[in-house]
Amino acid sequence: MFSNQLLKGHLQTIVLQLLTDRGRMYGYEISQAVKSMTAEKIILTEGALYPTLHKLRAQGLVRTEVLVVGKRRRKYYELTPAGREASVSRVREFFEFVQTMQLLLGGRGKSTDHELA
Amino acid sequence: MFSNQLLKGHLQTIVLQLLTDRGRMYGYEISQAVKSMTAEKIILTEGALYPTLHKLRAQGLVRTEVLVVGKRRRKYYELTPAGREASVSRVREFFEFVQTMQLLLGGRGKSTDHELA
DNA sequence: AAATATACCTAAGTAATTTAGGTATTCAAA
DNA sequence: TTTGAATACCTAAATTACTTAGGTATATTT
Repeated sequence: MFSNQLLKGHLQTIVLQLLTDRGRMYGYEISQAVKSMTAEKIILTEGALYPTLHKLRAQGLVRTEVLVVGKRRRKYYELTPAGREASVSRVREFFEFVQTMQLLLGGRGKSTDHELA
Repeated sequence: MFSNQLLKGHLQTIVLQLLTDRGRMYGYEISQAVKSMTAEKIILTEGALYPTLHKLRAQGLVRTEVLVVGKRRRKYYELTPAGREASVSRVREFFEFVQTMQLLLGGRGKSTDHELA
């Protein structure tokens, strides 16, 4: 549904926050979690998700561990200390961005209330 | 500040809403309005703004009129009926997107309250 | 047995930017 | 008075983050 242009630039933020919440996840698990948490309104395509995970790793924000369950190979991702910091700042930045957008779009309402109350 | 990746896909939405509010504006005026309304947190670069305006026109969402003030040429943009509809749906879509993101990012708070209360 | 789900991956194409130019007029400052 | 900044428009190449469209392989369901 929103898997189009709206998501641009927010994919890393989503992954970082999910890993903050759940500790350790593998790629497929992340895609399923996002799908179910958003009632399928956000779908992370594999072509977007895997390159994003690889990039987070290249940036030193996550580290990986491959586990073999049965004969299936799962690549688990976990935040590094730098990743934990990045997660906080990315999420904060998202909400700041939304608040700023509300100045333009006339967001009547109490704002997103992030880090404010 | 946010002029980077966060803005992706939201530029048309911003322009449409501004024209909804103010009726008729020219390009430079739009860029200045966005800058001052957001305390310079959102800067629309000219390389992004002008192609966006041309695209909105190609899509039939705005129409243009060139006025000459002194010897300066200003190209005014105004919403078409289709543009007025698009403006409403784009803004609504933005806030729906934000609400969906809050499901993932743990947006504590009362949501953006858009079209809800 | 075949289809679906799980689980990973890459590469070509696309779209919306940024960056970096270009032209021309008006106004303020040195 | 001329230089710089602001006003006002524009385009093109490069960048970036996606989508689309493949590929491999195992496990489960029909």
